[in-house]
Amino acid sequence: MKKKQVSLKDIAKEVGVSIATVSYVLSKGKDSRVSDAMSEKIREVAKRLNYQPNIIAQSLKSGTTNTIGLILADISNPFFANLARVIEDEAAKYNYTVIFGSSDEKATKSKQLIDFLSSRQVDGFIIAPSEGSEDQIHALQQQGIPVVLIDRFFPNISTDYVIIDNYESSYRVVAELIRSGHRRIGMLAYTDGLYHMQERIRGYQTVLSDNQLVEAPEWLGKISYTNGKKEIEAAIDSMLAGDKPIDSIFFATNTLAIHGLKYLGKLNKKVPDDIAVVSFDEGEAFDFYYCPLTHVRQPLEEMGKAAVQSLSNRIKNPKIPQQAICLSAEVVVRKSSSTTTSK
Amino acid sequence: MKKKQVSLKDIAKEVGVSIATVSYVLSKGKDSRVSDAMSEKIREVAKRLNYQPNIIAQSLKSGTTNTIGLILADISNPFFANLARVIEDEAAKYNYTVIFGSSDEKATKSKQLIDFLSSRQVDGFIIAPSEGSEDQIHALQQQGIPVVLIDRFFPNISTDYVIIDNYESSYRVVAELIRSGHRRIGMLAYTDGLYHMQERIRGYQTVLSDNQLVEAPEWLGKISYTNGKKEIEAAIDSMLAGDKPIDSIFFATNTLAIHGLKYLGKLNKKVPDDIAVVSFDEGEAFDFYYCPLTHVRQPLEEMGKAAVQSLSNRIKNPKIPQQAICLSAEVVVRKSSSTTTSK
DNA sequence: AAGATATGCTTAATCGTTTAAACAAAAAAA
DNA sequence: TTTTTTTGTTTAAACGATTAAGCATATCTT
Repeated sequence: MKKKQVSLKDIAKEVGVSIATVSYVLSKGKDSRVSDAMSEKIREVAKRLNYQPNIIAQSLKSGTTNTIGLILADISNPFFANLARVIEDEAAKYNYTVIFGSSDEKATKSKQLIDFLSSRQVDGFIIAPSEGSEDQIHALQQQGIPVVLIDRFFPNISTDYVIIDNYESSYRVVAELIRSGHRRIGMLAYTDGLYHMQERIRGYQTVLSDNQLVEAPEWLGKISYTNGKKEIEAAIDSMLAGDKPIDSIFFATNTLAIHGLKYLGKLNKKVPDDIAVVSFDEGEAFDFYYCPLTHVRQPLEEMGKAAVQSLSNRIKNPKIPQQAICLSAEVVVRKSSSTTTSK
Repeated sequence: MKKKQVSLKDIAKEVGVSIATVSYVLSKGKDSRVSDAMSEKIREVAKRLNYQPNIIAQSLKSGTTNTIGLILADISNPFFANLARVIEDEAAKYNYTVIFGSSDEKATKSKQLIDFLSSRQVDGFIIAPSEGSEDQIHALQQQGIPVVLIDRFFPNISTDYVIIDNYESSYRVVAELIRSGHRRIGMLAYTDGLYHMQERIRGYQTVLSDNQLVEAPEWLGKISYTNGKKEIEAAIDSMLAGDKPIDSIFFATNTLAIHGLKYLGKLNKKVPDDIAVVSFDEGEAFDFYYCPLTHVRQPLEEMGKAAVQSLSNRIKNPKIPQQAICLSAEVVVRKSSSTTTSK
């Protein structure tokens, strides 16, 4: 029942000619020296038999698969999902197929994915690297496999990357809270040592000290990626409980914001009257939140396009110098950071 | 600079033995007749050179890629995104890689994707078929390529599929509106002729007539997939404008619900007091909506698992009889369908 | 000791495609 | 007419892995 796909061989047999001739006609078109009559006939038979070239065989021969491996933290997170969609569409323009994988921020999983995709001979990688994956990235470079990092990068190894200015964005969005009169500003961030998170924290801390606001230790809540929800609630509790309870909070990612906002709801805190809020990222989820959020809007479209562009450049010419792209993000000011009216 | 991946040949040369011997050791393990000393040596060299088998070559030889093609309407739609994630994880358990594509509900795009994925020699397909793609599905079957349809199916061709009982779910969720005292119930659906949409409409119409409610023509708004937003607003306007303005509305998909709810917000209609609402699907987006929605909760997890399971069965044994799986969905009753208090 | 069996490895074909090189026949140049 | 060039097609090797079959040696049988 399982009919084999038709191959060049089948066409060759049908026409009564060698496989090579068929290949020349079908892959070279006018550039081959095959006679017009023969070309015509071959093309007709190919069409009749519904010939589709076997890309696996082409890949084996050419050593190139026109496929790129995309490793993200978590594809069910809207930030990454949207980024993935942009990358997929953009890659299609360059005639690349994308194969995805979610690392769940674990270096072990990221290693598995890299090995897996490498053995599938992807032509290059776009990776949002997880903590502790420097070696993996470095190893890829050693093997001469093109890699572009996205969203995060490692300052101590030289790679192509596309990021945003996390320090600057963080500074500006928190400055917005200060501008509107808030003085006791908490921040929820992840514990990991990834550079982009460090930069977001640095932005927060710098803008505080630039404004002579002395940060209380419990204001900065560090959450581990794995059991986030519990820790988020505990962190918010202690920010609100201290002798200097916060009047506003900065969420360093959209996931932190979603859980954080839900918890504030449970505590019956009204935004922005009881507590003002600013956040990184934006998602459909916030469209229905009762108070529009002041947030850092990352240029996903540009990031995705730049990453595919860079990767394509490097695949075409591995010797080009490092491409380090840092985009700036927009701070969108909405109601959630506005001045408390009742105080 | 571009170092070629190490192959069996490289190991063979290094050890001073034939390629076949290396292959036997690495792929057959203890079952080969290669001496322990030699096996040891080969394994050590393979490890030292960081050998990774070339899956492209294996695929060419075996004629199987351990890859499945997944074609969905739109991967940026949370319903499909979540379904995709379930399928990806489940497929991984069967040692399958998933390659995605979004058809955007267009038969032409779906055709392209099928051709593209076929030439990449996927072992099978999971497809949420778009309108007018019967021929494509049928052609795949003719070629003996395993296909499992998901979310929708075609009643006139015999395929494996996994769906939910759309008629039943629709009937039950609208019945909930009637139970809580609503009499003038609108519905927003898509125009397309796909079976699942027809069934949802049939459920709505049947429950109305079963309750002696005579439907006004403007109560059923049919929206085209492409320029949805405009049409949604127009349809809602006319539902509210007639001499029998609706007191409640049923959204046939989550996308319709999102746009519909936003528009109701613009019109300053409060849910459920001004208008009650029930919907198909659920998403993060609704978590922050002020009024929890009564909705049909599709068993995504089960659907995805069943689809992968079915496909795997058929790949293993193409001759098994048709697998038609119809799951039942849960109607989650929340506040949005509750009785109007002020009337 | 002679034949049978087991052991350990190699040869060669195969998957479907590409492409340099070879070759025969026809056309052009000498 | 002979040589050269062009035209149209075929041969064969290659990509990397798998695997049936082959072929020496070595080890058992009896």
